[in-house]
Amino acid sequence: MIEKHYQPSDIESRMSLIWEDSRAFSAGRPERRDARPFTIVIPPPNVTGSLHMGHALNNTLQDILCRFERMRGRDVLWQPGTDHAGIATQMVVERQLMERQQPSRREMGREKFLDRVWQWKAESGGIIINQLKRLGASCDWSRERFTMDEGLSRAVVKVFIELHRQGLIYKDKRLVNWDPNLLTAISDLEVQQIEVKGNLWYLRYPLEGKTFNPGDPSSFIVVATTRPETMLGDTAVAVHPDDERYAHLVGRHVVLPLVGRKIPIVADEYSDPEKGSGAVKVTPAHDFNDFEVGKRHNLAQISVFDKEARLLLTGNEDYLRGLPEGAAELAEELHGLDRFAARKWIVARLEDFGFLDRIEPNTHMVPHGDRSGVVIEPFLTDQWYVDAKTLAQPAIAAVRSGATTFVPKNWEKTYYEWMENIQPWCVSRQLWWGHQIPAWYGPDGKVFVAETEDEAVGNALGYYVEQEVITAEQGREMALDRNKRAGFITRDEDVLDTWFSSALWPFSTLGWPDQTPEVKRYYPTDVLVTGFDIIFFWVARMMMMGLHFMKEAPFSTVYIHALVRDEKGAKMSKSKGNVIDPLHLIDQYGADALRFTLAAMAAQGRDIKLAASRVEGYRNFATKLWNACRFAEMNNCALPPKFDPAGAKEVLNRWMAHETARATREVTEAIESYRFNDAAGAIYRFVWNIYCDWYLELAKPVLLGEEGEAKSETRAMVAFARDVILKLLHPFMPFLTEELWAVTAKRDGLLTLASWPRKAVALTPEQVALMAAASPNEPLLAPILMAADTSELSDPAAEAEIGWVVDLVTAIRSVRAEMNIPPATLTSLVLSAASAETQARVPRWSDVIKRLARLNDISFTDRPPEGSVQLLIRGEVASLPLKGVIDLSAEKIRLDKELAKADSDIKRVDAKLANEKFVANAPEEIVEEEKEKREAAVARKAKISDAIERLRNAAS
RNA sequence: GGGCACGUAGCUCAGCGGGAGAGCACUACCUUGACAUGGUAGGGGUCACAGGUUCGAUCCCUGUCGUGCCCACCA
Repeated sequence: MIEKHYQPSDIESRMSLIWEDSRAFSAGRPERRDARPFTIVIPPPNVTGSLHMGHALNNTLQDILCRFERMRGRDVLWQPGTDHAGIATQMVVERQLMERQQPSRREMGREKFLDRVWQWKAESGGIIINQLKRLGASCDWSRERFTMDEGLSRAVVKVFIELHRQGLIYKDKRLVNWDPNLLTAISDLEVQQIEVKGNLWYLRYPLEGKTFNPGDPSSFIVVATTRPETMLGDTAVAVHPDDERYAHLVGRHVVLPLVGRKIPIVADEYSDPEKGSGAVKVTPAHDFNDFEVGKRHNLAQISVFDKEARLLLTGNEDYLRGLPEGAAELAEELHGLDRFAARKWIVARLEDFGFLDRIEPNTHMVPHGDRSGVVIEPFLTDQWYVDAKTLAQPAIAAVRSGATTFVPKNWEKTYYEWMENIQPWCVSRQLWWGHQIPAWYGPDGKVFVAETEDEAVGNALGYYVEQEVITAEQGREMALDRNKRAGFITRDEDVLDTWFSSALWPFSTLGWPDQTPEVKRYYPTDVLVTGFDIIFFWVARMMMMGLHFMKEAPFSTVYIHALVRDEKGAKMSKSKGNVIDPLHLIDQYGADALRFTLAAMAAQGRDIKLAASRVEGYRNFATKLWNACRFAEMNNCALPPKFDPAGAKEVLNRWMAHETARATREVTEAIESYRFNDAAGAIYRFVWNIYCDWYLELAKPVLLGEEGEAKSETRAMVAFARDVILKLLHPFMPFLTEELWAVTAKRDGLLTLASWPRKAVALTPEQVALMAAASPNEPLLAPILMAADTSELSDPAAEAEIGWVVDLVTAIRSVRAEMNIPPATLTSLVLSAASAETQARVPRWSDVIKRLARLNDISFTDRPPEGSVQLLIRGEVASLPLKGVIDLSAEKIRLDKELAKADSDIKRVDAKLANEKFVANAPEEIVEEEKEKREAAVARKAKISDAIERLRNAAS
């Protein structure tokens, strides 16, 4: 028995348990051993995070695909898991420590801190998984993985070592994006350029050998800068080689104000004569461009900041080298000053001495850390880099060749743009939470990359014995005795970028580097579903790593969905605090309603601005289906064994079979082509507008009537269509449909494992033969198409008849409303000059028409009775004799309007047909269509004129 | 500076070369035997603007205005 009311929360918790107990979502179910696999890896959410709207959309779409393919018989693996999210998680725990006034990370030390993070992971790691389950995600939960679990960590180490051996990972000292707050390097992608209103400071750098005089421009050169404080680290001034203003100065030197350092004026094309003064200060240690200029001109790199972006001058030999007397005093004074304070101090002092030429307001982009929000400092450090340029080549080729395609396609351009201009990927992070880099350093700093410390020790001892740094005897002793070798080599303290392990996700989760059966069966995966915001972070890197290590692209399709934005259209993010909680909507309306809403709004290439009223509307849709199923149940509608919808005899049932086939085709094709909104729209219309509004209504008289063949066939069709609905809707509303599947009939198994309705493809035997000839290597193709050929369900006669009933009922209702006839007033219907077809139809439908159109009688005459409302239904006149009830003048107005409409239709078509160019150029079928339209309109006009004429006679 | 979207009913959004659609909101009526989380009927749009291509443009092209996003080291 179906409960009277639809209660989403009850159903959802119950169904979750049933699916879990039956292991319905397990990959590799024995009965599907021979089935084609279908694999999706979940974009692993942050292990300590919670479900936001983006997750809800992302996982709803994946789940639709997985449930769809599972019902189509594929062996589905939806691989779940979570990401350790290096910086994010470490920040969360550090914040907790601060809030609880506990010892800081550094005070605790690495080991204790990591214990603490693992503890936090244990506490909160299950939350998001449970939230995904609440959403209905049909992952194979028995296979859940975590990027830092043992197996995945082995994959990370293996990849690092391999890439290092191949020269594709290397250590380099160069400028990195340094976050002075988090005290770590970050990658280019983690830097956000933010527009900041600032200034352009024009500084006078005195020429060597001249006496500086602010009033004498020939005694100095003006440079413009947005960062005056970095002048302490200047090692040159650059001008453009072709800039005649400065040609005579190239090769000469300036004396750096305040500091006293003598630095050259060099010619370099980087300098743009149009910008600033045309001369630019060069600070190789604190600016990416200047770094390159410095390399070209062999300039010193003087780093003047420490890790926290405070001036590091005292004891800074690079800085102090070659400075005149007194410079050390300045260094003492400024040492430790924050970069922004330093800016103020230096500008003020430059002004005092006449070195400040002028200040111009200037708005420019300033790099900020996307996690910490502070200004990024280009900083000279040793870091590990991945040679992304090399790895990118096969990844580009895979998309070019079509081995991997993006949906929608326009994202491929974005992908190419980035991949073709890819920079070395800085993968080391000065954090503790993550995969520690498997590299050890010997006493002279030489690097030993190895899987384990023991292996690194072995390599190091071998090397140093060979180099005669230690004797063979010492080497043997140290190899045998842990204590003796303690501290001989030390491990790199840094960890890897979180995305390094994420990049391996499509194969590391399957057990790689072991050659597991899962790796063989489920790699490469079929589809990756993700948002465009992580194409660079994740998709591109999975492509690179997958192709490099597995020799095959990790997925054949990348479906890029929209972002769910907040009500203002802004991107939702934790830092902005504008996150809408999907769980709140689930509590309120149910997971099914939320899922359906997201699918219905997931049109390709458009962002989703979510309105709660929309969710409510689709909850109502669920209720509607619920009640329709109750109706079927009340009328004892059940599917008899071996029911053949194509063999239905009743017109109504033939029509329904036809509509069911059509809905099946629409939904199937829409999901196949990732048009989730179209699929949702098709099933919505089918359930509400076809099944509920018309089919069940039209079936009522039969269902309430006498037992007999018609009644049993109708009961069967009601049940058949309901079952198709439950199947088609299951990927979108899994809980509701599974519940209804269970309670509406005795079933052999779960809906989620039931078979998808076969797609109705109307093909002629010739077409089938052609297709079979075109793909001889797919022997199954032709039989499938033949079996699925439900063209016999297409039934124009039934469609015409039901269409007539619908039109008639709708027209009567409309005119009754217009004439303000109360529902309780029953009228009679008179059909005039009815065709044989109509006369045959009436007995079949009189009950229905009377019921739906509020009639008490239907009769036939030759001519419409006087004083009646006359309706034109498919070319015939249907009248409601309402003499005395209706207002004749109002009826006249109504008919005049219709006449005018018919007239204007004729005129429009005539204009077209009179246009020779139209007739000559438009496709034949369009012209033909227009002619038919004209004929229909002319006929309609004639009938309406007649009706008006009759009305006039009645009035007189 | 480069790139990608988007401006369609009051709101949120589909559609996209041959007479404008949905959900919600709105108006009127209806406790009819699945459903008031419902039913029936209805109002509401020069499809941002201006050119062009075309027999025909909401749809294709160009430009303008507006909005959003991504990328970029330009002082």
